[in-house]
Amino acid sequence: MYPDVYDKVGNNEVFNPEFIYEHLEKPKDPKMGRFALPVFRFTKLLAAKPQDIAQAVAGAMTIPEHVPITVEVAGGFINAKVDFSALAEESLVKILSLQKEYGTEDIGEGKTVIVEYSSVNIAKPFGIAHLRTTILGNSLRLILKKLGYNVIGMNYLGDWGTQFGKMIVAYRKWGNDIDLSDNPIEKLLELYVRFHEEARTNPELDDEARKTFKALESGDPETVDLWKRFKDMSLADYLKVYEQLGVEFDVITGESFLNDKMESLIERLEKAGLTSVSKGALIVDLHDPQLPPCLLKKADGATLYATRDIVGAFWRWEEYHFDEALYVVANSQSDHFKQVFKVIAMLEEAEQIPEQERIANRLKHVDFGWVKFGDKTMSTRSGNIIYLTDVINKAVTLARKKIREKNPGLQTIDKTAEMIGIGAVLFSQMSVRRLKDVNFIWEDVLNFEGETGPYLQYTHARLCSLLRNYDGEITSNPDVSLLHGEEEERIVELLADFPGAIRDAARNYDPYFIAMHLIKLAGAFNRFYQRKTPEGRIDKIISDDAPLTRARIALVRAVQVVINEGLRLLGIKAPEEM
RNA sequence: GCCCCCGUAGCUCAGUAGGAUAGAGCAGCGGUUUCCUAAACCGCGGGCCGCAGGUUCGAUUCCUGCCGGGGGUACCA
Repeated sequence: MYPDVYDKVGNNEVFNPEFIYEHLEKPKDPKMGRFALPVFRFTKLLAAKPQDIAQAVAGAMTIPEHVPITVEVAGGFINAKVDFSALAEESLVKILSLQKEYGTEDIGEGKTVIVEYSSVNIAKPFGIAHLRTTILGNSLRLILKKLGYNVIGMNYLGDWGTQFGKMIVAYRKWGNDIDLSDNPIEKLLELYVRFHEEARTNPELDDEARKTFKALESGDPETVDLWKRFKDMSLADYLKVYEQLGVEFDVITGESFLNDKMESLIERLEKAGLTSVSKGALIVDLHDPQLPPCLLKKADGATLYATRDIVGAFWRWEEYHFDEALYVVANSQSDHFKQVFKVIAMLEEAEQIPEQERIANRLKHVDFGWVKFGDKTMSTRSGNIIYLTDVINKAVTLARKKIREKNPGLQTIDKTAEMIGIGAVLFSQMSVRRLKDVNFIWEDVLNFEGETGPYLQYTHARLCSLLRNYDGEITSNPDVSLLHGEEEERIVELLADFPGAIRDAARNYDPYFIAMHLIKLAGAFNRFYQRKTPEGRIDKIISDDAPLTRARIALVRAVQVVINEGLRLLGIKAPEEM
């Protein structure tokens, strides 16, 4: 084709299959095809205009008969369309036979991943600040399982630390006569807020709190007893919330669990010569101008959460021998994790641990942006928080009201309202890329229209309704030649791309990719559902034309399977009616 | 001061291994139901992609600086 530059071209392996494969992209507009090869990058090499190259290459291509693609040139792009019926045939048959196993893969087989998420702080109310880690982590766990990983979903409770010193001091000072049997968390919160108010004018309280935590750490029975009471009461409360949200864990543990493992780690670090004492505190100097030293022990000898995270990482390794450990924690803690990971790397280096047993580069902070509320930052200390239960209750109540308006005959109103209200809340946290700060806007979270969870659920219910109304059998090898509209093509493409969306979500540690894929699919289906004939009538899916109806119902079934499975991966329930 | 994240339509956000006229949803306005669930669908208006340079055939995307918002910055987590 280009004999004068053949050597150069050959040397650069331009136009060999792998090279081309790597440069393929997806056209901006799906109508232009499934694959595109921009040839601008070769203009210099070939000393020709992009359009000419594209023309020449496309003209020289011979496509074997069994390969169902057609090639078009558009400016400097070579676009390849996959023959619709081949694509439809392949993906529909696959979906209809595999059902919910469609998109399941084994790329994670034999690999263990720990996903730490939620990790609420005991004795504090479940606020919307914890919503994101809980929802993101729960979905990530499901997504990674789908790809064949051995996943351990871990709730690492914040049940240790100076805050408990504060709580216990507050309780002893002002709370002894409070009845904690009813709504304990709220009462504990009041104490906690009061502590911070009073500590502003009375700094001695902070000292007292530190002392009390130290007593807890060294096992003072009376203090431990109180701590345990607080912990049990709060955990019981959280479990109810998790149940309501449909969030599950494989392991629930907490920082306190590591208490007796601290000393041996600190000894290891000391032995490795990494520690030093600064201003009375035991630290590891990270020799990094960007990072402050990592504190292991305060001047009073009590540990800090960095110490516990370091110990925890090693404990997780011994217990699970993970290939990867994810920490789904807000990005405000990114320095903390950098410090923790660095200390671990330094220790492994100093101890000359064999490469394959090192964990430092298996640890990954999956960070996400803040949940903001108006112009105020939410914080437990100021008492300025939105309770998750309030959010859920409002959403469910609103859902119930809508059902009464729109579908009063529905048998399971309460159950369905719960699915929808919670679906709205869950989706609101996954419809934005995880690093973005999200504003908590009541109006948006309680919106059931547009790009929302209820929209997906509604579409699913609509699909199920069609399947109920169809009295024939659902074929698993439909005559795809009958599905020839623009809408059908778009639906099939999105169905075919669903497994890719799952992989994108896993690669980016972000369920967002699945959420948006489902929105597109639901939109494509709803357009198909409401398409009109040239005469202006609805082009119904179920009609007198039996073969056509059979083919369309097969498509409906495939969409329903994918939306159902996609919602499951997001942790959202898919109602059959609503 | 230093470090990290963010800055795209009135609002909330996509567009991120650099690519084809910058896309959705919400809000606004106007349509669609003798009804396979209108929580839907169609149309309209709406943009110096924070600003200024640089690299490139090509920059919303990469680099540098500045501006604006958020977070972090050793004895909280």
